[in-house]
Amino acid sequence: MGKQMTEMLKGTLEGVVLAILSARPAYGYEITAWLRDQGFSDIAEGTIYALLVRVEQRGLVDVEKVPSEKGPPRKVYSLNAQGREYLEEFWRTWSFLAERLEQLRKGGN
Amino acid sequence: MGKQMTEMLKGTLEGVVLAILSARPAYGYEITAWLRDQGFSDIAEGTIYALLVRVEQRGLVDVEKVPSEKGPPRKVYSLNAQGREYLEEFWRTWSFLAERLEQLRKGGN
DNA sequence: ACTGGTACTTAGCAACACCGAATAGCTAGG
DNA sequence: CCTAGCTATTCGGTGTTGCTAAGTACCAGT
Repeated sequence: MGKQMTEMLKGTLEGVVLAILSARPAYGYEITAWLRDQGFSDIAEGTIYALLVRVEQRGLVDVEKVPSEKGPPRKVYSLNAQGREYLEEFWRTWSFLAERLEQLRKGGN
Repeated sequence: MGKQMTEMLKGTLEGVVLAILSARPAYGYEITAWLRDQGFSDIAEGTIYALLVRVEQRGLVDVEKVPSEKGPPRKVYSLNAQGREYLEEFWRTWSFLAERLEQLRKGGN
């Protein structure tokens, strides 16, 4: 989409991915494809992988290597207890921000 | 609030400030104080000033130096035509993101 | 003179998303 | 066989952004 989206994704993309993982385990390629489907047309391939490495190192997700029929083995990520906590915190932060922005949109015009 | 908020503000803070300016001209110190009032308790002093310099250099705002009774002169910023366009684009980007996130919050749990 | 509130500036830092290229496994077509 | 193409992940370097921390400057009241 553009630069605005790129900047806006900082901080939220992580929440998006964790939210996806809270529904079901998934692997990088799958997540990227799903996001593109949802209209995040310009999310770079590498971005999701880097993000997944980050959340893994923070201990928010568990990883399992699963062989694939169609290529190299997949790294399947699933949200653990700590990740769920973190996700809740993310939603609180998001809610706060979203409320202020909606207020601004109404009032400020 | 925390690190999540810091990251989430990237990309949105700019829109917030422009939205404020779309309602009325304002200067940095005033904007910072107002934001703190609204609950953005930890927005750093310097952050807003740097942001204002940026949007000025991009030609989104006009500036006027106005003497203050209580200190050094104020730099009063007002949104210009280009800034309004940019703000609209911001709202579109924001809407897109907010919709996806709300959907995720409902579905993904 | 000194303190405290107002108002802005600057330099250096950390985190994040992007870009481009590389690596690696598997399948199907020529 | 081997090349092309899809699947799947990794890595190094870049630009933007907000934070930290310090500094400058102006004025009022004590």
